[in-house]
Amino acid sequence: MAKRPSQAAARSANGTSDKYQRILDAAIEVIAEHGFFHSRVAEIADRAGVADGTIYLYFKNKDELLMAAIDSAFHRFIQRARSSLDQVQDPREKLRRMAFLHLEALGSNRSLAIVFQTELRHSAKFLGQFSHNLLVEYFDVIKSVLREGQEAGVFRADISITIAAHCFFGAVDEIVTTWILSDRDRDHDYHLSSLTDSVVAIVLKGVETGS
Amino acid sequence: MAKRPSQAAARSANGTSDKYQRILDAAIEVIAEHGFFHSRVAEIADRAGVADGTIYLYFKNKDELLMAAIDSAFHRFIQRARSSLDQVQDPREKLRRMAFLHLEALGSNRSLAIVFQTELRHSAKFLGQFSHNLLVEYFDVIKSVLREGQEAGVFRADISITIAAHCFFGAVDEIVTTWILSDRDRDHDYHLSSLTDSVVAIVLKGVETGS
Amino acid sequence: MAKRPSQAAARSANGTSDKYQRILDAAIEVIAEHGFFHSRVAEIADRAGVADGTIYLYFKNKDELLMAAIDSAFHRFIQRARSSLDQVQDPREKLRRMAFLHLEALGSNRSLAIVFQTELRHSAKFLGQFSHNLLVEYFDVIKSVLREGQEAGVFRADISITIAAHCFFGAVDEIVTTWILSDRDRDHDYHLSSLTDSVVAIVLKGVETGS
Amino acid sequence: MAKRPSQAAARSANGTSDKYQRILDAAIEVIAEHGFFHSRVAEIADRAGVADGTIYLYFKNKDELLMAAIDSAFHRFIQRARSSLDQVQDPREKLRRMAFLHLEALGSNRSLAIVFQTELRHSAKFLGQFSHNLLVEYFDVIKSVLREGQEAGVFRADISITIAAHCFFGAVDEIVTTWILSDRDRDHDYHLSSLTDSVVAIVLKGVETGS
DNA sequence: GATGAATGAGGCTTCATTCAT
DNA sequence: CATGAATGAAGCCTCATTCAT
Repeated sequence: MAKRPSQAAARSANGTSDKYQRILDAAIEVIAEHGFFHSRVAEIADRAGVADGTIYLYFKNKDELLMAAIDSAFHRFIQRARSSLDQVQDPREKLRRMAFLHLEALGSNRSLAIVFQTELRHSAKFLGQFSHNLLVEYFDVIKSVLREGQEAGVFRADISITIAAHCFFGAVDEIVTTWILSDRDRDHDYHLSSLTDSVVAIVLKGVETGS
Repeated sequence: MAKRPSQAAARSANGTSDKYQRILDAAIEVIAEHGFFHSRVAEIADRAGVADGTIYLYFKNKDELLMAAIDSAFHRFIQRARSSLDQVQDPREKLRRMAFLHLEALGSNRSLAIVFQTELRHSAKFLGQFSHNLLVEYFDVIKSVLREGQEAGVFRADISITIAAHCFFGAVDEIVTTWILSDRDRDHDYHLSSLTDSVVAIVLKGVETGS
Repeated sequence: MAKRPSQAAARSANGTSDKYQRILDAAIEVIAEHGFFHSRVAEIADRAGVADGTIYLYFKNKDELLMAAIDSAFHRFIQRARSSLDQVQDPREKLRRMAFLHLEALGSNRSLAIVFQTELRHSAKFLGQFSHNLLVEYFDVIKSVLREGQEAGVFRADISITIAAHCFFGAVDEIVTTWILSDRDRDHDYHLSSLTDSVVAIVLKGVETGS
Repeated sequence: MAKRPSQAAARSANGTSDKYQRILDAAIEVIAEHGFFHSRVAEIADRAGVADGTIYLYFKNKDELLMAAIDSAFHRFIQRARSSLDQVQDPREKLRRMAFLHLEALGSNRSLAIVFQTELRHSAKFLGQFSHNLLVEYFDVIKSVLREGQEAGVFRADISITIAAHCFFGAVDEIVTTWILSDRDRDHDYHLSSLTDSVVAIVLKGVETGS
């Protein structure tokens, strides 16, 4: 089949080797469209504007490519989150901001959102560890905020930080999942991040001290 | 759902022709072990104790079998949940009981839990709607409890029921996911359902009126 | 698959065992519709109003059933042809009548025609001999007419009877094939047998003495 | 027709990539041996000296391969016939030459003959049109010769050209079929084309003006 | 004799991966 | 480094045939 050079192929004109990143980006797109197991290497190569074989110069095999793609996307997300948190002090505000970042990041990139909600944990189970560490890292950020809050006396001391972190993450995560599965997403009239306050209002109330 | 070859096939009175259910159960097991896309029809047939071809007397193709399996398991779960709720009145207690049922059901059947956490939403996205209706049904149960609570004045009136339902579900769901992904599960010394109170304590606090 | 009892099934009410013939008829129909190799035993059984397994009480296997079906149909055709020829004397008229019978028989039963034109020789090659003998028999009838004609001096003596027989058969046969392949057949306004004289005019001229 | 992966694949200059034609030839052989529906892709691949999967680089599926094979063979036959006819003038001689070419071509390649006699019309009915156009083309050649003859006054004006063409084709075709079905073919002591004059003698007499 | 649920061998097709250019 | 034609293992599914009822 004569491959029609995709848009990405045009970019290869510019220069030497952004190929690695192009492949990674293409992978995320394709995974979002077809899901992990229905993603074909040939399609990723096509969309990245490289030959099938080229993939194997950068990745050992399909699984590693897909894992690297998810890892990479997640990594960039964490980085942004972390630096954003440094700018505020109040634990409550930090929590709010994390929720916002989460919803903002995924709400702005539907492909990424699909991959995170439907493929990430799926893959976590069946493809070894990969971003497991990153997930742990994400939880650690949440937990440290909660701990700060407890120490500052703004969060209840009688709750498990781990459980609370899961509640927080679960609530936000579930909002995203619903957004993905529903077709209301076609309505570009509301952004996922606009739900931040509603979610935070509940979770925050659940963990705050009854001052 | 899939058609049975004839009603006679359903006679589970003796032990012979419960093939339909045996195939369904085997499917759940295999999906839990290998994931949706790595499940091979031959293995399901083998584990159900039937020939490969027999599968196709009961199901049109592999996808329909897998979807039926997930559907069926989810359906049974909903039934149990619903009947259990009828036995209590207090909305807070109802919420607690739902969380318990959720954690109890999945904590007792690891295969089922894996399928629900890693395959269900995955499939919801890539295999059409199927259990989407069931998920909606589940949320409806939660929402009606929340509504009762608001009307009874025990839950805050200033929060969105939909958002609150997602927070509740998300929190419980996340607990299960973590349980699945962690390897502590090997420790059979603690049951997932024992986390019920910790989770409920937070979410309930978040939605309760500040009496 | 719940078999919907076909029309044929109703006929089984009458009595004991016309099953054999019913199966044979069903086979011809199904072969005409799907071709030899795409004919499924289950469909033949369904259309004959019997169970799949019943086929095997009457025929050793699928191939024997199909061969028997073709054989039987051909046999009936030959019988009719033979008795019809006995009623005329003139070799030229006999030839004309054979052409007419051929075109009449197949033109009246499209299923039969399809089977004869597309499956008979196909099968002759790939399924052993079966009706080969019947074909030979058919040619023998033609040849004996030609011989009579030569002896009576109405047909040229300088031509090979075998070759002439093939020319006659080939011409008529080709007319039928064209009729099958074309879609003009939908026009029920002309009958295949109406072409008799046109064909015979040519072939007869070719074999007649130039008296 | 099937697409080649790239023009480079067509370079039959060296011996490497005539794969497309090799597959086509292998297909004809295998079809001749086993018939259309008993031809296995694996055997064709094996005989063409390529891997099973390679077939699918050149053809969309089994049916398209088989149809392309028959088409291709027929096409080459027509080409040869056409150019041969240009070399003679007399319509009677043209007809003789067509019969000769027909018998010569198939008599020289038993595999091809089997495919043409047993599979071509079979397929025409059950596999869509494909070479139907080619058949029509063949008939057009015959018809134009007959028309020339009528205009030149050497062929009777009172016969239908279409019918006459079918008689001609039918006669020649039937000779081939008989040759295929008989086992005398094992006798390589006579060539099918040696029957040309006998056949032509009859058909020509049938269409000639009785000068 | 009759049934039809069950069997399981076998074929088409896909697609990750390799390697000669 | 890059290519992409070629490979071939592996899996879904069909359907002729059997056999317990």
